Amino acid sequence: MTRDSKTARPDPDRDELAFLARYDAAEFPHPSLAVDVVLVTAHEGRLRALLVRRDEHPAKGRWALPGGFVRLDESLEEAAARVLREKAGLADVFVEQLFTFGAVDRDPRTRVITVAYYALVDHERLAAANPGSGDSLVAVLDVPWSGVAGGAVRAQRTGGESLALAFDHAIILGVAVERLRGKLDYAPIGFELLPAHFTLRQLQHVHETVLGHAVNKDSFRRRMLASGRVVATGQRERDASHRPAELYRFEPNETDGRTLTPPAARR
Amino acid sequence: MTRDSKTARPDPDRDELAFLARYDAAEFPHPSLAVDVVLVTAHEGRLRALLVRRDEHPAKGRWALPGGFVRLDESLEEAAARVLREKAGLADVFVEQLFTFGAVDRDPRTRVITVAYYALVDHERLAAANPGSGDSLVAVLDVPWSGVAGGAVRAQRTGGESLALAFDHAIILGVAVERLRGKLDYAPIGFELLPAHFTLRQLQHVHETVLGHAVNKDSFRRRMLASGRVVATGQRERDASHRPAELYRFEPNETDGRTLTPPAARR
DNA sequence: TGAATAGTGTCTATAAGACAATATCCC
DNA sequence: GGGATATTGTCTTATAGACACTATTCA
Repeated sequence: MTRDSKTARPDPDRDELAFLARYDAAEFPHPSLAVDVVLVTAHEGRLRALLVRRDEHPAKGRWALPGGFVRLDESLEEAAARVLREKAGLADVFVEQLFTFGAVDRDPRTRVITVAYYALVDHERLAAANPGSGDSLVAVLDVPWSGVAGGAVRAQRTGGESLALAFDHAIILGVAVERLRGKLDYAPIGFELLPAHFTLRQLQHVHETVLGHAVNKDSFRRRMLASGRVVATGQRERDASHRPAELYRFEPNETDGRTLTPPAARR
Repeated sequence: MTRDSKTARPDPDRDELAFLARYDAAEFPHPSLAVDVVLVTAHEGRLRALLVRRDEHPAKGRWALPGGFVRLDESLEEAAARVLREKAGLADVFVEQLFTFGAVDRDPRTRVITVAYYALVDHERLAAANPGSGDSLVAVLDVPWSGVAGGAVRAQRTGGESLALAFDHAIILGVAVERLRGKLDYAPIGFELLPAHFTLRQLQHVHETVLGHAVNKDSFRRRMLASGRVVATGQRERDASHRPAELYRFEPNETDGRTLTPPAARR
């Protein structure tokens, strides 16, 4: 790294340290910064997400994404993981940054910018960690558009009753679904919605649930097996009332394990 | 929207207004929130980006992405547009949110989270608006990885001299290049790096510059023409010392004009 | 044995890569 | 005409969709 010659000066380090000592972060007003997590799962052919009932103002009584304010000593990713731990009782799930929402009036309290994350977990794990208390539920997502058209997404109870969403969370849910649909075909994320061992039909069912339409069975099998990320375990399905299918597991590529999240931003 | 029955209470609106009147945003410490813009262009086979020399601490003398703190009365997109206007003299360019960087120690002053945007502009426009003063330059990007492997990106002067980058801006540049490469094949963004009228060869050259490798000419032409987004103008190239090529222009699809940015987040 | 789904093989349609042939401009 | 690139057409190859057929389990 060649330093630009114009920057040469007597004692840069001491100079900078002196500057930092004088710096006052409260000099001008700051917005509030939050993280919200779209914790997605798939069950019975429907996409679902964890919602939490707000018991305080603003939007008291409405349903919101689990979220919280970012602490000064934690990274954004740590904040998202903390929210998942505290509000969903989950650790070690797939989490990725979704989008940052910063409309001026998105929160009536004051200016709140939220960095949204989405997390993927198989339904059994989520149901075990969140046995549907009165304060939280796994809502069914009702996506009123097809493909990656985008737009707000509605939430309802399993019975079909609509849930009133807080703030711009219907929009955030929509962006999450859009992102999932867009990434599903080229990124190894379908597996994250299934247990460690799964059949190809289960995987296809998950893809169809995310995409919102049926996919071709033959080419789906071929693509999955050709990807090299789906390997047979030798075990077979148990309870089926028909020929049991082979159980597979997800085996990451060399190129996996990295996402758009740059390592330096993960800390 | 059916309201959950448990939320019923005497006068919800007045209740919420009273709450908001009491709310104190300064109750707990807030991080600083900035936007940084990766203003990308392509010229002479190289990807380039606008950098600004920092004349204040921290990182004084180093080269940084144009950026600024977000004001309480502007959206994130407005802040990015303002930065482009103030630091690059540009308006009405393609801008899209890239990623939000929030490592605890990414800025030595205090906790600063930055929402990074990338903007695309054709080189002539950028050169006209930014005639390379001492404080800013259009740096050449040296990408030390291929495909979408990701990682830090180096910056240099046109002559080849390395430029010391401030903060985590080498990482941000890397994420921008990774995103560009990932989106180029399915999103109409190559056009944004060219003037309104262009030849197919120019478009191919832009794609090759972004991707960092040669692409097949025949299939490139076919794909572009089949996309329906490239329409002939009837005009032809002028200065060429060979058979002049037809000039085309970009014609958005019905499905274009929308990005991952949800409309509600754009204000 | 029948119902139901798993898994295999083959044919066809489509898109990409390769390459040859012709067209059109400037010098 | 020669140099250079544009543009068109054809052939080959890889992949997705369609479909027929066999395999295996449980009831």
